[in-house]
Amino acid sequence: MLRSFSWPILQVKKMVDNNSGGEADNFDWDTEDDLEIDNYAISAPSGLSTPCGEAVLGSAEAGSSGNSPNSKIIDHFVGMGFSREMVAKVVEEKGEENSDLILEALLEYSASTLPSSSNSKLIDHFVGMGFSEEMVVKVVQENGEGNTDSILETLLTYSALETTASVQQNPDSGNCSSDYEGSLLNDFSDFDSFSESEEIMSPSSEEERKLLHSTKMGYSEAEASVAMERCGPDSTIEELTDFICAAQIAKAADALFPLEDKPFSNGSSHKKRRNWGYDLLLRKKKLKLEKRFDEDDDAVHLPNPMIGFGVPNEPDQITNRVLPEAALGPPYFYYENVALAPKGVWTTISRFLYDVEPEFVDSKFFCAAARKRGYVHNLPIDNRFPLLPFPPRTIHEAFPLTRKWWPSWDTRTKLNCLQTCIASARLTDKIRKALEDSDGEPPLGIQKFVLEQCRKWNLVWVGRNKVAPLEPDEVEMLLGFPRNHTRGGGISRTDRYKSLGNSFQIDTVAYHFSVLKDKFPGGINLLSLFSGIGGAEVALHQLGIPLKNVVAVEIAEVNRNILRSWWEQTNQRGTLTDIQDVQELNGDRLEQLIKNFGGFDLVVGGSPCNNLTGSNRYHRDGLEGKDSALFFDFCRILDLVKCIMNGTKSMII
DNA sequence: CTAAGGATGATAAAACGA
DNA sequence: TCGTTTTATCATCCTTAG
Repeated sequence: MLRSFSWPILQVKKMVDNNSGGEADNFDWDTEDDLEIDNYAISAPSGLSTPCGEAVLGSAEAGSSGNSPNSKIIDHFVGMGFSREMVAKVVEEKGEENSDLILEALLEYSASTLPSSSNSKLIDHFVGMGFSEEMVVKVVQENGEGNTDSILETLLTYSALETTASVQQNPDSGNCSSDYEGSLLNDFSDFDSFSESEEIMSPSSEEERKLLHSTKMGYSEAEASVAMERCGPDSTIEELTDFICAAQIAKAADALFPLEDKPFSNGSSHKKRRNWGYDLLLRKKKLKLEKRFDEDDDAVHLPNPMIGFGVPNEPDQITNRVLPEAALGPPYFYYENVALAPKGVWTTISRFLYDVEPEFVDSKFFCAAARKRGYVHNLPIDNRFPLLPFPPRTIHEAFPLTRKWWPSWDTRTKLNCLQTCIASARLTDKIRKALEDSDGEPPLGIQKFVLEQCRKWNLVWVGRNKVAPLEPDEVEMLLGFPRNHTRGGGISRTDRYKSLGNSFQIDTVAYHFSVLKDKFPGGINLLSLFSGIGGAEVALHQLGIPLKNVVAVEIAEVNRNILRSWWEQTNQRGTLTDIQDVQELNGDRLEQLIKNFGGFDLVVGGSPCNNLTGSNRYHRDGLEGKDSALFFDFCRILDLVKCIMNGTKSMII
């Protein structure tokens, strides 16, 4: 019964409620949408769709149900700027089921056929940027279609001229900035796009079916949710479609004109110049918007110093805050991820976790290594206390034996973030040779290079001219784990680094958990999602909070083994249940677990960050990324726990 | 297992303009 | 001089190919 009243519906309802109040504070009008169209189009991520994305697409389909599916899909691609004939032909050839195939074929066709077709695509591209079609056609004719940069510059000049002139003077040629204003007004007024009840009534359990639906519409799930993200939760389907089409057209244009900037500039300046073009538009847009909004509500500003609500031995502690009603426990929850995530990610995380403000903390205030992380939790924040004794707080305290080898020009006192990989032997060898070539003080250039590499790879000095990456047990110590926590039992060295690099910093987390000690003298029941090597468990244990029942969900076998062997070595008296797959933790399973020991006191999770971190060069796809989308499983499970626990409580009462 | 491999966003510093 | 814009610097729970 409880399961059918599940999270996607709740979330959609919540968002509609939020915004029907007339407050636009969750909206993102003020940020670089145009730029982001570009970014998202290029990265083309795949992953889970947010529930709201599904819901809106679902409603759109219902709304256009008068059309046959075939004509709908044709309309869709025509809307993207392809000719109707071409689309019809391709749909007939490829079948209407696989829109990816269709899109590919269309792009191929238009690239290989007449220049006029690419011409129209180019025009669409600029129209998509907000210029009027007439102006674009004219400018493209003037400049030739080969040079998109000069087209863009000319367009910007023209539109700037027209902005200063009166709009009435030239009704035919359209006006870039007034187009913008018009579309913005439209955006603000168009809030009645779908009815709330429609969403509430729609079935939510058939998630896979919905994914199929949205992809049938021709959008990837990621595109749909990104569009939702960017356009706001209750924007019209037209806005969403526009957004996605713009992204796809941008992608298509990039595919058609990949080389044109290469002769006179490298890749990065190519990007800069394009951004410059977009920037002008954005500035105009921003100026207008700044009259409406005082601040950019969407931007999550990271505190400096990054001490969250406070850290030991620092002033500026905040000891009380007001949590939103929906966020209050039980259970307490604690969610963690990298602080420097792509734009908008923390806004989304916060929105999905009952609008709780994230607490950003750098673990350099707790140990000798930096670790900038955001934590969303509903724990009390007064009377926190740290784990004692304090771990070493500087590099020299942590590695006293290396002190004699440390050159005077390496002034680091803290290490950088501990990552999952270490420097290659070749690099440390290169550094040694570079230093040996110069006797005495090395030249500044060499110093700079060496320092750069030391910072990048967290190298420490272990001999004359000799730097080395940290050993796994040193990483364990810095992170606050017991020595040899990850050692042995069949785990490779590489895996140790990986598991440790993905873990909590114990002292930081323990400081936040310390408020639980008084509240649960008899011990707590813990649900630990993506538990890794058991950072939450170790932190609670070191605080002296007994662990009664722990349910740990972790995909990697090596990590489960580490947690279990720690559990046995520390003579825990509670029970440890480990679950491999987060999908296994459905309503039934949770209901059963909760019935067994009367509910969870704390739900902890740090979902994978590999699609969020800047270290990832290949798939920094944001929350929609394959792994980081598991965040939505955290939300799903937390919501289920809340529902079930409130349900059982009311039954008991 | 090893090595090679940029991109992004925040922040600080510098240049610019009135 | 101050406020704004441009440029430089820095840090980053990593993936892929071999």
